[in-house]
Amino acid sequence: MVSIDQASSSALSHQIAAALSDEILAGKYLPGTRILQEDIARKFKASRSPVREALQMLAASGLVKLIAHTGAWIAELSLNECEEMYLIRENIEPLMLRFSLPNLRPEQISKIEKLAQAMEKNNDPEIFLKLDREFHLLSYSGADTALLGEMVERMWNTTQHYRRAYTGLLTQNSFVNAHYEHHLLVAALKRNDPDDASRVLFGHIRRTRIELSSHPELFQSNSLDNPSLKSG
Amino acid sequence: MVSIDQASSSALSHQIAAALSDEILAGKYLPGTRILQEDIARKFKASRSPVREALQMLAASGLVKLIAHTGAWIAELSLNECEEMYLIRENIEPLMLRFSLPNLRPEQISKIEKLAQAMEKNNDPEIFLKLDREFHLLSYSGADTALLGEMVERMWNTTQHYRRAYTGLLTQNSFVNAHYEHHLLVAALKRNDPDDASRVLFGHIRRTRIELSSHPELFQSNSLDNPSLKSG
DNA sequence: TAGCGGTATATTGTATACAATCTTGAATCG
DNA sequence: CGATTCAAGATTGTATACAATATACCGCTA
Repeated sequence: MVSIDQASSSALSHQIAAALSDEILAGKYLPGTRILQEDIARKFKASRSPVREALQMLAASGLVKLIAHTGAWIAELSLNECEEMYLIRENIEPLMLRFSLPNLRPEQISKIEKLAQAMEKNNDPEIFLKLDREFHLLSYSGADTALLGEMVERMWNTTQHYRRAYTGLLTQNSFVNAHYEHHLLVAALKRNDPDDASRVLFGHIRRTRIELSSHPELFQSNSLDNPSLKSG
Repeated sequence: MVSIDQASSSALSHQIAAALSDEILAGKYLPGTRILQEDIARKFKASRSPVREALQMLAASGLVKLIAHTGAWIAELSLNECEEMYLIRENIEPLMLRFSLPNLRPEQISKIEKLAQAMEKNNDPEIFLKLDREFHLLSYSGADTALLGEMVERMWNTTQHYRRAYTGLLTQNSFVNAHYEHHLLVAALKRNDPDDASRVLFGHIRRTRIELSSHPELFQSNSLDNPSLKSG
C-alpha cells in the first residue's frame, strides 16, 4: 500500500516521483512552494522529460498541483478542503476497517497495539506523525480492496502537512484523547468487533476534524507567489 | 465538474486527454484494449510527448491503466473492484447530496425532475446512460466540495463501461426500480429533505451494486493481450 | 505616483532523435 | 512434442533542441 510503488520500476520518472513523494511527505517542502522542472532535473541528474512525468504522477496522488503553462506547486489545502477530506475519511475509513478486520492476523494486531503504546510514550511530534500513520494504515492492511486503499492513502497524503502542523502545535496533554481512541480501537480489534471498531474510528477522525477546524491559522498560505490564489 | 477541464487550456496534452476521455466514456474503446502512443499521436497529429502526458492524466482519472515499459490499456474492473466502487459510492454520494441540496435552486431541481421523466420515457440504453449520469451529477452540483466532486466523478468514470454493459443487458421492465428510486429522490429534493434523499440514494446505489454482482459475465475480460492478467 | 503597455527573460510545452526495455517468434535442445 | 533460448522487431523511456506562453521588469502616460 504505497502510492507510487511502480517505483521499483527502473523508470527514472517513477524513481523521481517516489523520491519527491517521500520528501514532500517528510515535510521538506511547504505547501504552496513552487517547483521548477529544471531544479528537479538538476537534482536527479536527469532531463526534464522524466521530471514532467513524475510531476504528473505526484499530481495524480494529490501531492502536487499543476497549472498548465504556469508551473507546479506543492499541494495546499484550505481549511474547508481539509475538513472535506476529513469528512470523506469519516465515511470511508470505517468501511475499509470493516473489510480489513476479518483478515488481520494476531501478530498484526499485536503490532498495532505496540504502535499505540509507542505513540503514548513518545513526545516528538514528528515521530507521532510517523507512528500514527503506520498505526492506521496497518489496521487497514487486511482489506483486499486496492481501489479503496488508494483513495485512503491519497487522503492521508494530502492531509499530511496539516496533521504535522497540528501535532506540532499541541502540548503533550492534548494527545490524550487520541491515545484513548487508539486504545479503544485496539481493544475492538482484539475482540474482533467490527461495529465498535468502526464507531471508534469514526469518532476519532471526526474529533480530529473538529479540533483542526479550530486552528484556521494553520491554513494561512505562506507563499505569496502561487497564482491559484490570484485567479481563485 | 468535468474531470479534465484544463482542456480549455491550449495545451495539446490536455486537448488530447479530453478528447480521449470523451471517446472512452462514449464506449468507443472496450476495457482492456491496448493503447499505443504512436497511434494516438498520429490520430491527433502530434508527437508522443503530449500523448504520454495525456495518458498520465487519463490514468490519474482512472480511465487508463499504465504499466511501466509495457504500455497503456483502457482501464478494466473485476467484478470485485466494481463492487468496491459501488460500496464507496454508497458511502460518499449521499454525503455529497447532503452538501448539495441546500444550494440547489428550484430550476435545477425542475431540471432533475425532467431528466427522471425523460429516462422513463426513453428506451435506448445509451440515452439512459447519458441521462442517468446527468441526473445524478446535477443533483450533486450544489455541493461546494471540489475534492469530493472529483472523487465522485472519477468513480462514475471508472464504472461507466459496466453501467453501459449492464443497462444494455436489461429489458425495459428491469428499469422500473431505478425509475421509482429516481422519483422518490426527486420528491425528497423538492421537499428539501436531506435525510430521506440520502437514504433513497444509498438504497439506489446499493440495489444497483447487488444486481450488478449477479451478472459476473459482464466482467469476463475480452482482450487477451493485457499483461496485467498474467502478472496478477 | 499609480496604472498601463511592451519587451526581455524565464519557464513550460512539443517535436525529434536516440537509448533501453519488452514482446514475439523461430530455432534449438531435452 | 513441449519448453527454452536467443535475436529481431516493436514499443516505451529519456535527452536535447526548439516553440509557445507566461512572468517580471522597465518606461511611459495620465
